Amino acid sequence: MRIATYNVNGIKARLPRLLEWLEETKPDVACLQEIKSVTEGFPVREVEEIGYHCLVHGQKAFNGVAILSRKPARLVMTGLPGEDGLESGAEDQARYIEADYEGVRIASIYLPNGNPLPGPKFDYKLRWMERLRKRAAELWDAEIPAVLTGDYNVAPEDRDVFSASAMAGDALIEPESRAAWRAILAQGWLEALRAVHPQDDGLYTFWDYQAGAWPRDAGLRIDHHLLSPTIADRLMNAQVDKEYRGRDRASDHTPVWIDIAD
DNA sequence: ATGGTGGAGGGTCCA
Repeated sequence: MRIATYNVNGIKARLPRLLEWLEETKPDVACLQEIKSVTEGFPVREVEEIGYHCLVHGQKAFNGVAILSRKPARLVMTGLPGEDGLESGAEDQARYIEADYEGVRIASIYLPNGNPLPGPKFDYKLRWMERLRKRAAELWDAEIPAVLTGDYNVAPEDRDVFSASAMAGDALIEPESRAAWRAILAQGWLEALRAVHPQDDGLYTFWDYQAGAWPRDAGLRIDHHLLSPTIADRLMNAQVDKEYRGRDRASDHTPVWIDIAD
């Protein structure tokens, strides 16, 4: 079974890229982030026409996540538990959706970027990561086979960025962000792409639109799959679908997938 | 010269 993640950066602009990627690589499950659409605006008909079911958690203009699957998946939750203290009437950001598919709990995650730093956006990132850590602990303690995948907006190590000095002071490599990432991993989750490619540097999943980042290969590795133990035991392969970043009207992220034994 | 580009949506924000 192939489980992929793809930050599409706007479903309306990216629909042709999404459809061709699904048809060419045929993932069983595709976790999407940054659909930048309300739930009702997601192109369900076009996606269903090529053989995928849709679970969508959207909001206007920003964020938004989805889980597409070959067979119907069962929605477990939208939104992470927690975040008491939201101002009255404020709504949480659409960054988390969790579903069951073929005996695997799958979450599509769009973790806050957190820039600029310091400030309220970075504070929100750290609070959100703590909520994610708690949700991950619940799944872990219940021994639910799980894949937590998406855009974590954290490059775990300096070798996961094209230049740590160029990125100095950025929320994606900030020590507090990395510590919060490690606090989740410390529960025991396996980071699949790094596990399959332990020695590979220059293994990136995102290249900024600006400053010629793609032609310079000035990328970051920020899209990840975290696997619970019984899924980790079934991990066969993991890879970055790099070529999609180079296509016309590409997202600034490229898809990443894992294959687990059926 | 505090840049550069892209998406969504509406008279700018987010990344």
